[in-house]
Amino acid sequence: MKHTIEKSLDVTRAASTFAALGSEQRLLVMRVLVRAGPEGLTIGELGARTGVTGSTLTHHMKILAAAGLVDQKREGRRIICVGVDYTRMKDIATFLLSECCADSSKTGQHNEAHNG
Amino acid sequence: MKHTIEKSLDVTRAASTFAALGSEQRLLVMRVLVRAGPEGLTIGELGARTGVTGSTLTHHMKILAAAGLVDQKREGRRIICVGVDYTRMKDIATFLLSECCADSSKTGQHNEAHNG
DNA sequence: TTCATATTTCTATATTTCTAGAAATGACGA
DNA sequence: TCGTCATTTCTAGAAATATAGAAATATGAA
Repeated sequence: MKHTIEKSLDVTRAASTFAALGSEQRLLVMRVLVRAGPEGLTIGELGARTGVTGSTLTHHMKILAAAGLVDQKREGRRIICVGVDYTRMKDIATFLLSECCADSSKTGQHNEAHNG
Repeated sequence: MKHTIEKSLDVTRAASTFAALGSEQRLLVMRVLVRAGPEGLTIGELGARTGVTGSTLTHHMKILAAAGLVDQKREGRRIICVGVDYTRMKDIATFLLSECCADSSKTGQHNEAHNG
């Protein structure tokens, strides 16, 4: 039996993903995009719905995209922002629960992994 | 049927929780604390295991505690840091999956909810 | 080519965060 | 009280982040 933990996210990657989500504006963007569904939204629409200016939105989108949380594709002269890779969200949620959570629901035991 | 979403975390609170986790040092602290179990660790031990100095650790612990991710209790002249409120972790994981995730595991479809 | 639209890059500023050394505080023991 | 240990507060500098206006770029239309 081996650790099934590190396969999804290492600490560094997880931290930067959390950091990507750790902004109210970006979290708002995520929600709007997810609700918009797979058709996505243009930057313009996204700006209109969130009240964030284009250049700032570009900035945030880069961070979210780097974390693998959104995708962008060009369609004519506009950019379609597509919310979220479902598996990425599951990864990060799983990381939380398995890495950083004393999940007492399974065995009532902590895993005694030694670090350092 | 109403939204069952906002009951656990609002966007502001979720964002600051993610921000709290969005630091490699703090995520490391979380892991060490969780592994240490309910007995917790002193600041000194935590520093020894993570290589983070006391004053920096105090700083990080404040952020984690404000996010409800750790607890601290005094025991004699030392402070015991206890990792994680399990329900808080579940909350944030749930927030991720239900608020920010087009959960396609149920229907194979994204939710088409329109907002605004 | 020229114009209009959509987005990004450039630039700048304000703010926050990270980090830790030094000094201060709190708690215990003699 | 005095000394010691554990932690926090103070302080500060470096780095990162947030934010957006202006200019530049890319696309499409005429």
